[in-house]
Amino acid sequence: MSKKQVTFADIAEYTNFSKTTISRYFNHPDSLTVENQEKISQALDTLGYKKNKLAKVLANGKSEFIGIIVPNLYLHYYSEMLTQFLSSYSDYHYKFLVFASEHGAEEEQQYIEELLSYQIEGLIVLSHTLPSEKLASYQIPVIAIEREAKYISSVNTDNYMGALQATSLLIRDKCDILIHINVNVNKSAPAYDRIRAFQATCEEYHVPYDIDLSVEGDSYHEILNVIREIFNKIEAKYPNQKKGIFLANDTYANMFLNLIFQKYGTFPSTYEIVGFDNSPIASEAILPITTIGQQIDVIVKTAMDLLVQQMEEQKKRVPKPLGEPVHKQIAPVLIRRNTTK
Amino acid sequence: MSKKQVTFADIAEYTNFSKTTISRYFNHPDSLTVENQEKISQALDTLGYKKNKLAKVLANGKSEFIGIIVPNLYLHYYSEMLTQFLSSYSDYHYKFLVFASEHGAEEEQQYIEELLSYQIEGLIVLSHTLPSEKLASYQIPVIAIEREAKYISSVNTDNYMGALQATSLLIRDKCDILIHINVNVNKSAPAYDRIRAFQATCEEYHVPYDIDLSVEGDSYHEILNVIREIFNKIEAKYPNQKKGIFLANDTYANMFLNLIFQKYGTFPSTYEIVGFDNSPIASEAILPITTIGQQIDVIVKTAMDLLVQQMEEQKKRVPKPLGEPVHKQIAPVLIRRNTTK
DNA sequence: TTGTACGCGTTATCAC
DNA sequence: GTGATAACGCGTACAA
Repeated sequence: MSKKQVTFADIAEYTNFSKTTISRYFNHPDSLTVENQEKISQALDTLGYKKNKLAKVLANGKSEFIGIIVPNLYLHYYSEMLTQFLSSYSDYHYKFLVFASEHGAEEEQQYIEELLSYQIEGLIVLSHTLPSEKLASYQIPVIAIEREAKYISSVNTDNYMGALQATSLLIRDKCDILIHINVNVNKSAPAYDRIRAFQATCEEYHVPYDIDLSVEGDSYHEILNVIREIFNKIEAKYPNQKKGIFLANDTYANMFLNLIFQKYGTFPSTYEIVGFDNSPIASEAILPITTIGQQIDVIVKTAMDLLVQQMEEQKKRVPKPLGEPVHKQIAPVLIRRNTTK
Repeated sequence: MSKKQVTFADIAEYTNFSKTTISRYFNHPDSLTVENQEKISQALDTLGYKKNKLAKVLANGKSEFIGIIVPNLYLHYYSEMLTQFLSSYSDYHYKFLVFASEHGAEEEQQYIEELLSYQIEGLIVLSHTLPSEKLASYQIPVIAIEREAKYISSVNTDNYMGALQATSLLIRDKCDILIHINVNVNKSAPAYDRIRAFQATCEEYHVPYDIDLSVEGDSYHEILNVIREIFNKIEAKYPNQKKGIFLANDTYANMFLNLIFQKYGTFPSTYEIVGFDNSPIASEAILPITTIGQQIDVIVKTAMDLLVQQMEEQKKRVPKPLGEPVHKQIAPVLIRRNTTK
């Protein structure tokens, strides 16, 4: 900042070309003679030119910015998503402006305005505070991930298929009673399909089942206490039966597994456990946990392809007005480890 | 993008003011009559004005961007750092441009150039591929976190104090033999102090000790295998002594704990374990693990204060030339849980 | 209190 | 193949 930046004007003066030619050197180098390219290249070095992308954006309107709003990065699921998006840079060359928002709708709206003021070309939303109708009103390509998305495009894990795989496995392994443990999922959330699939599959195969949606709490310990209660209830209610437990995520599954292990000092054959997400804890647990793995890399690639396509459309002279939302589902994969079979 | 943006010119025309007055409305509202403020405010609404921060930056040079380079977000330590930085937005109003870089120096340099081209005012570096001398050469405020930082300012956990606390605890608890397990840390890395402190404390109190720096591997399973070997070695070498194990991080500590638990079905009184980081796994383990908690929130606040101060200096008409690097250390806290006492 | 004129660094249009 | 010139949207002397 101390000395002024070196600009095209400086290069132009130094090389006796015009600013236009310098610009062309960067954007249409073929239209210069190789000789002159070399001249300019030299000048750039000796003058120590550093490009200013902001000026470029102001001039041509293409910011190459994508806004992304996550609830937090504390949960591995979100941080893994963000990692994948960030590393998509090498393929797509879009930069990400990231906001973490957990404090309600006003905050999130404010963040979106801020993002828009930086001329973002698209938006990726993993948070769930703003209804999709509101998001759609911003008139900019938006991709929702694993959230309500009636009015905007979305990419989700095929939650139904995931829960179906988990449930089928437990049935194949001849569990006497199947139990699904979850929070009280909102019916509009994609994850609600896990409950639907569990129930439908159990009924289809005429297997006794239980669904416990009583999990809640803001801290690890609060949740652990709830899981403990559920565990005790199950122990009391189904003492001698083989219990197949399908939990909403690997964190819950790990808690449940720990409770079992602490009581028995081992993993008894009267239990099978399946988690969801394939987060690190599933591998790090006292016994590696069988889980349904979300293909986050595929989800991210799909989201980026979709978003890029919509953003390209918006750059045309006569952009179509953001047609019907597109909804994609990504198949999860069953990862069999040591808490089943 | 379809219709052109509403600009100050449009507002000016509509309100019969000049562009300057509109600008002042935003930047020095006091210099307008309340009456005229109201007029402009109305116009903004009816015309649907949306601000363009990029244009503002181009005009006044203050981008309010901070670049941040992390190795990855897969490790909880980094994602927690990023979360804290992102949430510092509400206090400092700097936006973060994030790159994840694990593929060597060229990539990282390229990212820095990109960041520079967006006129970032400061840079935060958590990766360790580029030497601090190189980073210093960019002539922009840089804060290093938990990495080599000879030529740039830095904020680190007081690793020495952390390891001292861990070691002292194990000594107080009357362990017969103390063992530190770690990777072969580079001597220039701040984390090397953990090894130094462990050794110094053991010697000061004349307690027998062992240091095993053989941990390595790129995947969970590779590392686990190394830890297993170490575990077996320790079991054979110190069968009846009380062993105090201090591990480089909670992931290793959890592995070690699992191996113990799998062998004994419980946590025998011949072991004590202390980890480092206070990452989630320390709470989620089969037995909550005693650990040294890094105060990431304090680290981040310290880093931001330092960076902001340096950035403010750079904005002055005659900025000082980025004086001597400042190095801050943040005290960690001992978190006693169930693997000690 | 308000306005004029120009600068920020780059791209786009049209000419030659 | 190259060059004027006018945008892009906003800030800021300087003047009134």
